[in-house]
Amino acid sequence: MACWLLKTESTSFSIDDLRRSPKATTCWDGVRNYQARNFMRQMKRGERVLFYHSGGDLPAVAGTAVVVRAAYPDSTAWDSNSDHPDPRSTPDAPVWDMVDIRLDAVFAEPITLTKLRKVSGLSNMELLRKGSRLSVQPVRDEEFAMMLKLADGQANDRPTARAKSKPTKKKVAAPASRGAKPSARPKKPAGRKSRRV
DNA sequence: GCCAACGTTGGC
DNA sequence: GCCAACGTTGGC
Repeated sequence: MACWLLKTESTSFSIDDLRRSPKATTCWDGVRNYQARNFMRQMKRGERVLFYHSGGDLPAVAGTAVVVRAAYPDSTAWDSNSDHPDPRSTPDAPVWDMVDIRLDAVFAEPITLTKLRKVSGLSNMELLRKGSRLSVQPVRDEEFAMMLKLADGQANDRPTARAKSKPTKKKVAAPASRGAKPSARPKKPAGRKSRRV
C-alpha cells in the first residue's frame, strides 16, 4: 500500500477544520495540477496520508488521515461559484478528480519542516526537495513510519496505529458546533485570516 | 514582502 | 515544437 502527502494552506483548510468536519471526513477538491491529479488517481481506499500545512506561520506535518474514497470527479470544477472553477471540465468530461479522506490522528506537536530537514532518513522526501510544489505527493513507507516515530517522540495524542491495512475507527474530538460544510481547499487564498494553532 | 522554482499559455 | 512572458506556490 502506498502512502501519500496532501498539502494544504492552514489558513484555508487546516487539520482542525478536518477534525470538525462531519465524521472528520472531507473531500479533497480543488487540485488543479495534472501531476498532482495523477497521483491522486493512484490513491486507494485505506491508504494513509500525511496532512501537511504549508504557508502561514508553521509549515509542518500536522497529522495523518486515511483515504476513504478513491478518486472521483471534482464537481467544483464546473461550479462557477466554487473557489476554483475550470470551464474545461464538465460533468460529461471531467478533467479534475478528488478523493475523500478521514482524519486519523492530530499530532500533539506538528512536525515542522525545519525539523524534517534535520532527519537524515528523510532527505529524499519529495516535500524537502528544493522548489517542490506538488500538493499531492507519494511518500515512501519508511518515510511514513519515520514520521509516526517522530510524532511519538513528541507525545502524540493517541497511540500510533499499528496495522496498515485496516484503518481503525478513530476517536476524534467532539464535533464542533458549526454545521458548515467545509470544502477542502488544498490551495487558494480565500480569506486573509491570520491564525495560530 | 521577496524571490526562486515551477507550470501554463500563447505567439511564432 | 520552442521559448518568453506570466501566474502561482511557498519558504523565508
